[in-house]
Amino acid sequence: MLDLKRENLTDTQEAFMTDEELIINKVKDLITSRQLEPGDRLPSERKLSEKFNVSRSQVRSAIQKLEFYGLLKTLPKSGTVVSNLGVTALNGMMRDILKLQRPDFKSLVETRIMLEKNAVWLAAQRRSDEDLRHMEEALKAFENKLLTGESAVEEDMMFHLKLVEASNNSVMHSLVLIIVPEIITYFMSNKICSHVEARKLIREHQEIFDAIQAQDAEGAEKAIDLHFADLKNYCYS
Amino acid sequence: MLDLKRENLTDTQEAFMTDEELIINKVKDLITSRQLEPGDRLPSERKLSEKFNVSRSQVRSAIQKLEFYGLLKTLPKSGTVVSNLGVTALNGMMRDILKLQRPDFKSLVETRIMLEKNAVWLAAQRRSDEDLRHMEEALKAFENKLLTGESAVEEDMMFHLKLVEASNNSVMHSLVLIIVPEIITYFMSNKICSHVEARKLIREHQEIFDAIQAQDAEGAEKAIDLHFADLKNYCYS
DNA sequence: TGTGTACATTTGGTCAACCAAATTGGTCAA
DNA sequence: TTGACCAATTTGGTTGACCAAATGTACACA
Repeated sequence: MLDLKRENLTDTQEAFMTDEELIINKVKDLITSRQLEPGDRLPSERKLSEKFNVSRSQVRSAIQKLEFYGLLKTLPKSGTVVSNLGVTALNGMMRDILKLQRPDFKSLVETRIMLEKNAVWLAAQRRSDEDLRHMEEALKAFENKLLTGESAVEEDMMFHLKLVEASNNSVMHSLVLIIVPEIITYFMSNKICSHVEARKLIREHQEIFDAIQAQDAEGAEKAIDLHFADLKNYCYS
Repeated sequence: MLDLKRENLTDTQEAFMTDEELIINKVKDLITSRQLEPGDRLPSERKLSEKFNVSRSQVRSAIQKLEFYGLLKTLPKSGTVVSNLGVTALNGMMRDILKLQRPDFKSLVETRIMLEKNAVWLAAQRRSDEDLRHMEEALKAFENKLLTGESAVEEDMMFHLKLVEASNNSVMHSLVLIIVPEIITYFMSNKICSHVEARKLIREHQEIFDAIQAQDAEGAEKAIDLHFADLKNYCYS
């Protein structure tokens, strides 16, 4: 037990770590050192408990904590996998905080509009050529999917995400990444299907894109305001 | 079991919650409704499991999650107590997250300013008399602490939180609650001490408050812009 | 009456055994 | 060769019992 504990002591701190903290760090290292890539399955709890020479409960507890941070995702009766680390870690945390307070839909929408309005304004000033390319791709994907009559929720979100990415503000990006899915799931669960004309949506997206391309901040803000008019309307009615 | 589950169903969402989420919300409600104040001891895990008619492990898991969020603090072999919730606890949590991904400071500040600007604008329109009272209290506390020469970081944050609360937007409130401590710890860890004249800060806070009281949205926005001028300046220099 | 000590109870932590679902691998019929 | 099906195995989840520390209680002693 002690042998394993000290097998790769890198600093003095580790000497004072509890068993659980030690396991957490071990697994975290496995991930950050790319020995385990996102999507990979972790060894089973039993294997890990044997390998680290600790009880299964301790492994269990450690995994729960890591799952909390968004590094792992455990699938019941199947295994625990490494999830897309990075932003996800922050996301999982914030999402849970939001869930903890069960936000009202109106606040959610209000915040989203505010976020994207500002993001778009910044994007008009900061967008790189690469950003433009990404946005255009998302735009095309959205258009194609929509014109076939299919639902294009994912593609819609992707376009908005690219907008925010162009703002070059990582925090806003994270926040939109959290909030938009919340709104979508709300729409889903409440069976709200917007019967908006597809071409109208495409035109609105295009106008936002054009304004950003032209680095017209005011125009972009106005365009996205228009795009959100229906949502706003639904929300305040 | 079912009886207890539905004992105070307030909306349809709760019907789809898992046992664990249900317990989390129950306990959370106990705290937010002030039936349990910071420092109070929670009933023992066994009592809770009996009361909610679920297994002790489930209670245990729920408590662990809440402890993670900083709402509870469990003392081994002694009991779990309600901790002085929120702010400081969130700090610890975010500190851990930061080890995994550090959002850049500039984005953080930019987002904060955007959030509060909007929140203040809304607050000017929506603030209740109670909101005004809370803000005034926070204002006074900040003033008193500052004029004695002490650091008033907590009080400063409290005032800003009350501002955002007055916007009546729960999501913005959550976001500010996450972002502001992050900025504070950055300042702390980088030993950035603003030598701004205390009276200037107090005056700025007062001006924000006055504008909100007068329901002057534009004025409030302008006032908070002024208040953030130094921060913005530091950030873009 | 106040105080210290010993005992009983209550506490959260740990563990091994068990459960049902998911996966896996092989088998057999088409 | 392919596909469907079944059983054995592996998976995470759950449970109840036990542990040691902390707390509460009662009684003896000063």
